[in-house]
Amino acid sequence: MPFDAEISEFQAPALFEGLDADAGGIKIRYAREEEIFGEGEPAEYVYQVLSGAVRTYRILRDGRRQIDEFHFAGGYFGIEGGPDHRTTAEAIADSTVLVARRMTASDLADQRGDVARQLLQLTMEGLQRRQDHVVLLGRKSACERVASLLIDLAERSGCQRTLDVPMSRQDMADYLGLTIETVSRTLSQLQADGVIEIPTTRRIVLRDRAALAELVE
Amino acid sequence: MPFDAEISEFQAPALFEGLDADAGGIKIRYAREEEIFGEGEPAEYVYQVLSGAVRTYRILRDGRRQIDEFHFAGGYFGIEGGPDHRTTAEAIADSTVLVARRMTASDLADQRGDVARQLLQLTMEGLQRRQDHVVLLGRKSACERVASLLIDLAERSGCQRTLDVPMSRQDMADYLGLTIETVSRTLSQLQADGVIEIPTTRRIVLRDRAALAELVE
DNA sequence: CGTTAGTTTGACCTAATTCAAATACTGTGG
DNA sequence: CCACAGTATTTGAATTAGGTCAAACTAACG
Repeated sequence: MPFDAEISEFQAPALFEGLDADAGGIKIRYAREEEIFGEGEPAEYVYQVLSGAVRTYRILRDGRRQIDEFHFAGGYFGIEGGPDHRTTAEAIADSTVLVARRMTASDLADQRGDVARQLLQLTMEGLQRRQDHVVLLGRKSACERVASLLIDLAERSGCQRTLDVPMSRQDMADYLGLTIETVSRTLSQLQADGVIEIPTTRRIVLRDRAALAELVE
Repeated sequence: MPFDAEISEFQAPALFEGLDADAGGIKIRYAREEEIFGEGEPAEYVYQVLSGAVRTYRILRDGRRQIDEFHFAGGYFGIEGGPDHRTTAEAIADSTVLVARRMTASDLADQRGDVARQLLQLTMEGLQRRQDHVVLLGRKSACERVASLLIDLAERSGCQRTLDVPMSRQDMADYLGLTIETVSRTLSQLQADGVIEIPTTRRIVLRDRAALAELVE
């Protein structure tokens, strides 16, 4: 596992020198499906996706999985309030990840104010995304959920019309609180309606963004 | 509306003088069902429940409501990352709320580090609660959702065996992503199973906490 | 007390799930 | 480069958890 193999070399002093990816931390490559950290493990490091994609999720006793978030290039993950990771993180595709030792609360107090502010900003954004996720899961139909995900993916990829989705249908289902069959059927229906086009499994073209946006709520 | 009537008197300098409720801000009373702030309004103030209970929620175009969070005595709400409130806040019961002018990012930078750290701590806790909420809505059955809420309410009221629930069945349903009828039926079933007792509508006794905890996932 | 709103219960319905099978990918070795 | 094995996805049929509609019941309040 690359994590164990390389991490000992690392002694970055601050959270990426003020959460700026170029400065602190070391790069680690993870293969598709490889675990980056596990739920319950001590949260000693923080992470930023440099390339590829990462999922964080939780598992219930009987195996039900809920994906908490998808993380793409530029996104941070593994930042925790408490001592331990509350989710498991895995690479969805082959990925490069920047890893830095987490700052303690006292480190943070000593630090320049803008680092703390950036961390707060990041946490606030995470909170907002979970609030949106709660509305999606609590009150939206299957079709609205799928449409919401597609719009979100498009926005996060700089409003591309053609999405290269790195995740499987199972990943989508476990993010959307649906089954794989429902996700598949919904995508097929959206294609039949001319709203999207699915040239290959992992590629989705948004043909009618307005119609999709209408479906979002 | 008490908000408009009294808010002009107020000039607290910092977020409750370091988020400490005794110092900054002014107390405002809200009647049951009264709005405290609305979604989309500028987030000029931050709030702490002193007594009573508050719900924050979002509404979809067609009226579907998703309650984001219940706030009880001691809890903070209305703290936003952006310029506007992303939820509507209403008093569930007659409530007293401490209201303070929000700090700007630059205020925060000038401030002692422990204020910023407390705000970060608060935001992290909020994030964690939404993560739990996402798992509940995405992957738990109606029965598990209701049990989770009861356990959460019990823990937040200092592990009382008897819960005085201030919220209506509709509030519970809109928090749990269910309908009022399903909540009612589920509570009735839990009572029939001897797990809880419902002496009055707004009072629930947890007779078998272990059984309830088993249901949580 | 009577009125109104909130809650519970019943009967029926449907969106999404489950189970099952067909089809389409992906990667690998020959 | 192709054939094959294994996996992922799609589609179909049947089932069900939870929703909807409707009515009875209960509690709160002037």
